[in-house]
Amino acid sequence: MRARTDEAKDLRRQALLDAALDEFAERGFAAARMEDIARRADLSKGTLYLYFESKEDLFKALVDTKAAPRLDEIEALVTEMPSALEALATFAQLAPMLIQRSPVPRLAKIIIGESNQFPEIADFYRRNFIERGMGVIRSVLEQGVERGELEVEDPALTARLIMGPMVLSAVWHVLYGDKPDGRVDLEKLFALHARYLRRALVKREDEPT
Amino acid sequence: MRARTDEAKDLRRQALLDAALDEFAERGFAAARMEDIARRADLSKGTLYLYFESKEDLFKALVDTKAAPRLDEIEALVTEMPSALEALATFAQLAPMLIQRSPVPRLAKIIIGESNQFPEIADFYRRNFIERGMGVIRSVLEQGVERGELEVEDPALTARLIMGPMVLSAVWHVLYGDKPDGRVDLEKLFALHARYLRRALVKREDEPT
Amino acid sequence: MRARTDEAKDLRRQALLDAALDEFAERGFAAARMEDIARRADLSKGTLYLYFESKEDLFKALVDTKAAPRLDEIEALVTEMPSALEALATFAQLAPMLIQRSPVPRLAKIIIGESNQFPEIADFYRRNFIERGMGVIRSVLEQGVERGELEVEDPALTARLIMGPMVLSAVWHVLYGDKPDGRVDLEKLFALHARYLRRALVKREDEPT
Amino acid sequence: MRARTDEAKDLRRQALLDAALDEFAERGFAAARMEDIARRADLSKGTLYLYFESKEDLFKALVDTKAAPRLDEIEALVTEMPSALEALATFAQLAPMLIQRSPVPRLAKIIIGESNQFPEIADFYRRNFIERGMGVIRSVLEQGVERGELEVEDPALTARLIMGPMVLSAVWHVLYGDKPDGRVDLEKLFALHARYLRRALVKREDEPT
DNA sequence: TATGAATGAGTCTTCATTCAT
DNA sequence: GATGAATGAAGACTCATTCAT
Repeated sequence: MRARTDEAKDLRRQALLDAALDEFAERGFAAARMEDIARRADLSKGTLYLYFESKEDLFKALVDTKAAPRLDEIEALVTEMPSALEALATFAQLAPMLIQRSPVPRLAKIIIGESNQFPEIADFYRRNFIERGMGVIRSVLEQGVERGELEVEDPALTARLIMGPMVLSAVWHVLYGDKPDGRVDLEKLFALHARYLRRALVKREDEPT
Repeated sequence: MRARTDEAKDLRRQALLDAALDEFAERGFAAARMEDIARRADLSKGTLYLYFESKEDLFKALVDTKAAPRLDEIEALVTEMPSALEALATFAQLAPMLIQRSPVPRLAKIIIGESNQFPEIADFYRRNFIERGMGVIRSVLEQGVERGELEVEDPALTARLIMGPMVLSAVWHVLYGDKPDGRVDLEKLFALHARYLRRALVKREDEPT
Repeated sequence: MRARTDEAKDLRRQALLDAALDEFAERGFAAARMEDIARRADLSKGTLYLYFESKEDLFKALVDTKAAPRLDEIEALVTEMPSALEALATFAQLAPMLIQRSPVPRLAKIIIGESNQFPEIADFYRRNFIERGMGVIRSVLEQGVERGELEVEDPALTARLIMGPMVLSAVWHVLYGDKPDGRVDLEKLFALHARYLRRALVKREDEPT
Repeated sequence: MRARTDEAKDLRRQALLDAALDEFAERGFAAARMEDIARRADLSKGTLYLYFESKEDLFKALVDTKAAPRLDEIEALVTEMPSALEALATFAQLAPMLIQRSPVPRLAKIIIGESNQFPEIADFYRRNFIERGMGVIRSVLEQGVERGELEVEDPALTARLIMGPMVLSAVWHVLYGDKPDGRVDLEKLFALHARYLRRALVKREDEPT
């Protein structure tokens, strides 16, 4: 069947990108085979080359397409929160979904593996995803401090610490998510995280830093 | 010069393993070239095959050799601590060194990239390194609770949260450690982490969980 | 030109098998180069691997395809003969063709050379070709004895003796067939053989065994 | 241990040639490994190169040494026979030993396999062994004819026919000699052969050719 | 002399990419 | 537009040969 309309083409393109995400995540960039990607999208090798010039081109298109997902939405959602504590709680609620349902962890895995082959992609990902995420957290913290809600020594480093369990969980999920003894209750984990953050960051009278 | 004694051979073997660590970390298992590994150790391709039967054999030897480094020492050190807080502080002191000076982060990067090609290695690493690390933290926490020092809801999940910044920092270090704007002051980061942990976990009278 | 239909593919496959027969016969299995085989069939190395998974696979396909040639026809032809003498004469007529025109001698040469690498192939060849041939001769002899035509002490051993000149001639042909001083008049040779067989095997009244 | 005397050197040389015969016969020239040959002679690879310049040199030395065995003795023995029939009977007696105990069949196997790589060796073998053998038989036949003992149409072709079962048996022996169902009673076979030859070749009054 | 560590040319095999159909 | 047959560059691995010890 042929894709004549633009929508049909976009559909094929998307199917190929999805297939590429799967194959690259499973095998890594070097070991993934173009034929397998095409087959996974129910297309032929030749057709793949109608949509992407080369393996590298496909890889970069993949990162471009998937790397900046609903981050905007999350950003908006969190920024609108009336209090920093609520914002952190929202984070805790969103994290499991982001890890279990979005392509982000698999993409991160690929990028980690190929960071030396494609340093500009690793940089792009850092700036547009991780540092942006840390920036959001940091501004939440800074707002909390301004409002006298929180007590935070170094908002940038603190944001980094807060991201830690997310990265660990993302890596864990792509590596062991499908093993029977690798499952972790992420809802519980991030709820606990939120409670600890409250205990650690909320301003108190009785105890000096 | 030729390696005739067993010590000289061990030296060559080590040199090859070091070279392999570098190449695998830089390019990933599939993209690394045996000849490059040999050259990096100032040996020829053929010599490499005198020491390792195949690329896969070399990879597995690499994991076997480098995967369980001074973890024993750390374990002993931490277990001997008189109080849980001191143990966590010791962790905070050791973490930067482990991340910046040991081969663990680079090894972790390789294993993340190849987890689907070598699931048994990913499992080995999980059990012998990550879960072991989390286990140590957990027993520290449990001792702290027993002594009435700490207040911990779920020691296993808490240990996982505590590992988070370590994993993030390790990944960050291998990906961006050599970039000018990628440097992070790990001493400061983990000192801060230790302080937050104290605030979050130390038992208080005045505030219910 | 590209082989798109099944027939065209079969043609390529045949061409590759023919080329393989030539190269293996000339150099032996180990010394034959896959690229040379492909080139001899006017194809590239890569294309050869579209048709055969490996060198060994190609070798086995070669034996499967060429090893049991018109043996069925010969068997039928000989079995239908009204008398044993005629059957032996027919043999004598067919032998030169089998040696000079069929792939059997070259195939035998390859199999002799590789009998230790591929003992199952040597066994296959023995059972499906040599012992089958000897079996036909033997049954001819036994029929001749039953009919009172021949006097044969040990039909199995006698069949083996009768095969002797065929094997010698086959080996000779592949080794020296193209040398000026290596040519042998096979028609004459096997006609003479048939006459000797008549003298040796035909029942006589005047002379006891 | 070092071979200082000439005899000791000759011993090493012989051991290497024996080992080479075994390895070349088992694997063929291309697939045989110099290291395996050395090891089979309980020597090191380096030592092998003290005795033979190269693999090819070793191969040629092997043929030179083993190709012309006790053929002289056989030749003398047979030539001295008072009658052609006795000479043929002697042949029948010697054949099994030549096939089962001498290196000739294994050597023949190697030479068959490598005839295209080393055509000069195949030629050498033909002239110095096969044609010489056939020549002896032929002169026996011619003497028999002169003496009125035998009736032979074409002594050269007849000699070739007589050699047939020897070649078949030699090939059979190296290919299947060690298989349980590959054993043949060579004494019986060649005794039978001798009887058939007598019936076929002895001059008779009663029957015209 | 004897050894076996070291080398690198040579071969099998894979797979990104091209292109005839 | 779509296909998959064809290609050949590239990389793992082997092994004859060399040479330091």
